[in-house]
Amino acid sequence: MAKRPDLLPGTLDMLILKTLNRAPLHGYGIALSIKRLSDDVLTVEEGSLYPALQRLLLAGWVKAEWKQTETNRRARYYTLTATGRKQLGLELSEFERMITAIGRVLQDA
Amino acid sequence: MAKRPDLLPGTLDMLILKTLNRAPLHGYGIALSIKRLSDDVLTVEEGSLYPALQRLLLAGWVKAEWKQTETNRRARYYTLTATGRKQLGLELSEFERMITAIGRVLQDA
DNA sequence: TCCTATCCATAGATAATCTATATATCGGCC
DNA sequence: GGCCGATATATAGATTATCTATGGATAGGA
Repeated sequence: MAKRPDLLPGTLDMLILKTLNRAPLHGYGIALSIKRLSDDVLTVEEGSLYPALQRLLLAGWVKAEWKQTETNRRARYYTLTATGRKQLGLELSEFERMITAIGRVLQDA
Repeated sequence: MAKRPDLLPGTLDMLILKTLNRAPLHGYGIALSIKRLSDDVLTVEEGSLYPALQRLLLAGWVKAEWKQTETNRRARYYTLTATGRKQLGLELSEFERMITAIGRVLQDA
């Protein structure tokens, strides 16, 4: 019963920042968005998500605001800050760099 | 001074197995091979490498044998086992799956 | 009224990696 | 002869990120 990881470690912050770059969203919505866009391959557990959002807040990459959802529920909406957008750019290019490098190692040539 | 990780967490075992799938090699040689193939992007620290090799040994994915190198030094050569080859296949396809999923989340569409 | 989906959050365990250190030998150079 | 860089293995300890397991609360539909 080979247990599959829910996501690639080290990529969660990037995925969250990218999701928020599309539009401000609350935690639960971020998790749903990632799950759906990835065709259920990536699952963000609450125990990973909320600590991650705390990290991002502390780093100043996102800001948070309590609001009502369209379905009339209270939720904490996160918005990307200017430095957050910059950080997203950094993480995207670093990820690209890593993936390219791994691809070279995995090549058979 | 944004500290760059030496590699993507969760990919080390796969990189080692892939390297050994080309030819048996000793630890130091594995690290060098990965570093060179990746154009110095991926660096496998000793403190990551040797524990990883212990994991792989314990799992039965590799076997080890003390030998002399071409330069006449003693070194422990690791060889992929049959289950190791199978495991490599699993890890490659799981990695592919993850990367594809992440790619979908990162798309702008 | 009950159930499911929506929403937040934390504690504790686990796993993987990095930093730092220790040891040893070979070969080349001064 | 002595030093140094590259080769080679290994472990302890810290750090970080993730997962498991909870807990609580509310809206809306059956």
